[in-house]
Amino acid sequence: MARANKPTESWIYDQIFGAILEQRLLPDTKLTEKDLCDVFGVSRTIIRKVLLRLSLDKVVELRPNRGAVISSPKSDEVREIFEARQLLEDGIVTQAAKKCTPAAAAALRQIAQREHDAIRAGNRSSAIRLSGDFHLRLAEIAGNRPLRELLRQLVAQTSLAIARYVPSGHAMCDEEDHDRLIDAIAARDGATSRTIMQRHLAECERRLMMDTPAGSSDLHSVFADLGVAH
Amino acid sequence: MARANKPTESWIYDQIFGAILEQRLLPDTKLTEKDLCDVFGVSRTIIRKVLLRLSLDKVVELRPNRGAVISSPKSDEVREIFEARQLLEDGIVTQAAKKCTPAAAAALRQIAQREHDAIRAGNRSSAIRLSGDFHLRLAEIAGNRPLRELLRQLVAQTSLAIARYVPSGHAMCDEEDHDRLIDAIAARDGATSRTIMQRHLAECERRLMMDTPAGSSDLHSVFADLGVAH
DNA sequence: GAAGTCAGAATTGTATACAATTATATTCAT
DNA sequence: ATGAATATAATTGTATACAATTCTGACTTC
Repeated sequence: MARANKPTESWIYDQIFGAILEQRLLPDTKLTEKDLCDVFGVSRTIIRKVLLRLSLDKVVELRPNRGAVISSPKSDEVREIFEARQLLEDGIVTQAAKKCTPAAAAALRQIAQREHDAIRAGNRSSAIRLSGDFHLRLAEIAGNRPLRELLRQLVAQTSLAIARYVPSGHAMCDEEDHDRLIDAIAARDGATSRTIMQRHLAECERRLMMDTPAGSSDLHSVFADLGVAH
Repeated sequence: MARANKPTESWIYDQIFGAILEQRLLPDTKLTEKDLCDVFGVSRTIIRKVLLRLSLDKVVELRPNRGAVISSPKSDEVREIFEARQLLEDGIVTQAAKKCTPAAAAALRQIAQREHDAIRAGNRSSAIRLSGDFHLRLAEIAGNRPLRELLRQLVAQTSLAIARYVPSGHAMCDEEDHDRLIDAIAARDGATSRTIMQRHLAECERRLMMDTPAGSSDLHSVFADLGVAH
């Protein structure tokens, strides 16, 4: 489908952010401004704004004079991401259990169903995106915009962490967790919801770190304890 | 002090962000690109990057084709800001109580002391900035960067909310709260720390909303219930 | 053959020109 | 005078030109 009229800045942003969520763009991929200009048919002015926004989301790293690459979260960053998610989503799920309407629950079930379908179909990109959508939908139900915005960034960074550390065959999350969570939230059972979410995230982080190779491809972290002044 | 060499983008960002924290830039102030270029002696390219960053922090509102203004948080946004801070700072203070070293406690006490001095001297700008610095320092001790970054934005938005709603004579926070918090954290008493923080923020929000005039200067909220299609 | 050097190509950083839009002032009719 | 219509100025949005920096690869030296 050819796009005759120019794409907007936010549309381009969504395309790239979406490609990161779906792991079609992998960590350390170089994002050359010229290439992006050609792909999207806009000038560097627009592309640079998009790259700046993505870098503030911490999904792109902007290296001065050396261009943009897709972020590759270090293991200590992954720890912080999950620590932050534990806190955030504990609060979110508590609020969601309070405010969940039948319509909201139905929307959650639909996302979970589509996630199951994607896994059955072996569609890893869709599955990982829908998993993120599920968590984000909870934040929507909870109704706090600053928390939802941070979670949006953390979900994308989680996707990058999985792409970096987890072999592509391995399952990331227990498929049933989301279903159990919906049941608890729809029942307005805040305590159970929190427990499920807490275990869900802990298990996700455990699998991530389990698959993390002892050796790292990042020389900075390998030689971090040399104590050499820069 | 004349600046012969050009200021960097991040320095300009810090100047404007700092001015917002210190309430030297007030809500609804128009930020004309040309004026900022003249003030800082750089081209619009740089200023526009700074304005984009500030808008993503939600301290500046970028209105398409109509320029940038300092944000003026609506009352429902203020509610969300404090709800988010309650959750965030509960987690932060819990971690800080675990990780607080004597050096970290001393740094906290120094900030609190300078805050007391500023209040004694009637220096409102310094006082409000130091109050924010105190909360941010706690996040530093807690050691989680995503949470610290969100708190940094929320503290700045809180400053804007106070500027908008609280008459300049009124005290915002109980001066002693920070001291009591330091005592509890230095004693590694997480439970007490959380209680103090929870009450501290609740009291701050209460005073904010108490002073909020019934009538608003924002026509959109005044006429929100007209049901006119846009 | 490995490491160092340097020219040329490619890429990024900044300023500026021009287009599009909005804001302000002026004119004119009532 | 008031209000509409219009011209003019000011401001913002985008593309592009040029400068600064980094990357690449041929060439040299040991």
